[in-house]
Amino acid sequence: MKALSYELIHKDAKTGARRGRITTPHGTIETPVFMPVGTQATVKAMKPEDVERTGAQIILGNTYHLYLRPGSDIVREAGGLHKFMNWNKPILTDSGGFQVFSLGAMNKISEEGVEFRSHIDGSKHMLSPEKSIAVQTDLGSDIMMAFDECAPPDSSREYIEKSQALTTRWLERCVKAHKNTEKQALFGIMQGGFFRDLREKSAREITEFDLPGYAIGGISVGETKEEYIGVLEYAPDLLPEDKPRYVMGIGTPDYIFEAVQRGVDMFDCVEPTRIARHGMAMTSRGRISIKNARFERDFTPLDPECDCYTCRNFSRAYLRHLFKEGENLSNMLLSEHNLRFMAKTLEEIRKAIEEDRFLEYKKEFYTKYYGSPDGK
RNA sequence: CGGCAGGUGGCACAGCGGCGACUGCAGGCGGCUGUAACCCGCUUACACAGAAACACGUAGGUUCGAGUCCUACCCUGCCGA
Repeated sequence: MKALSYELIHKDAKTGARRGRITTPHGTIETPVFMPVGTQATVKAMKPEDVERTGAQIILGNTYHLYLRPGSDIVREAGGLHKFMNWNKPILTDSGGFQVFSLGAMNKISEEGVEFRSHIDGSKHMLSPEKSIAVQTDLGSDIMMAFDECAPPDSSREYIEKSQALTTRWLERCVKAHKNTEKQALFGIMQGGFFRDLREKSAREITEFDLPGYAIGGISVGETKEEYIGVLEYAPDLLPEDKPRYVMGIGTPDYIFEAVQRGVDMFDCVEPTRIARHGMAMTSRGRISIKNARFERDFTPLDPECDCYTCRNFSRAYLRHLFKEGENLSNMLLSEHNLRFMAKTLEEIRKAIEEDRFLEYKKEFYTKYYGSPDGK
């Protein structure tokens, strides 16, 4: 028996958007889906039950961070990540590949793997495909990601060529190291930067392994929106239709709509929770900064159209007050609201796809959220 | 009443002869993309190098030049009658 299966339920009549369902050992996931990020075995500022009531179906955890602290052996002894953090729905773990990029200045990449300087104390640690899989096995996630190199967007073609080839060789080692295929699924990651032929090469190579799902990595790392969409125009089609497709690291509504439209099923991003902690709320009429003086005496909810706990109980003036005072409750309430906003938007997207009106819904959303039908 | 210390943007402080005055906080605005992020950035007059401007308690004085030195006064704090 396999750890994961994907069922394609319906394809939008006019676009590549697809409505699907992923089944994992910890339950099913309706797609397209947005996955909140809980790097250190917690979605920051939120209790698992709060995350759950936003409608979140699956969350992320992180190999690199949990390996450093508390140590994946401790998570294993606790009974796995689900038990450790009390989240009983599916979990996807990132492999540490993104930290190759985000902590780039402190790393050394070799054929063997990546030597990290811990961002906590500067100590040296080696993360290799085998090590990453071993850690993710300890964590017990439903979906583990292959250890890849997420290269910077301004890398040369020569660099991306080498990086993409290395990612394939690392994938082969990940597949070999991955034993418990009936409990945890392993997803491969496409690289290749912004070069179409390299993306095609990457797709050919990684799909050889016949994995239960594939991700498109190396985008949403600081490139322009045009470059991002450029890759999206062809990349999803290079991946099998009967497997879930995942674009890693996207969280703004426009990036998600563009990806869904081209046949992508899964997304994750720190954006909604991070901007919440920084005083920004996503609303049906666009983003608002709760810090703004204009909300000082605004006793209406963040978003009158929202059904979340925060909007049902608190005013903008109160949330502004909490934020200005640095109260923890501000982070909690804004995070919950933003996650609810994301979950609800994806609910609407799924419904629209089922009814073959994805583009209409996209236009409607853009008009309200961005103030124009094309979002600019 | 006497002694001592001190008065610099909203607050707290730096500077101790070249200041169109440092820094932090507060205030205002913005940014966050597989989380080194309850973080980071910008801003706090107009104008622009002019016999112009100014957050250095007030008024005089010394000096080419004073937030900086001197005198008086006002105010605050501590100590002593």
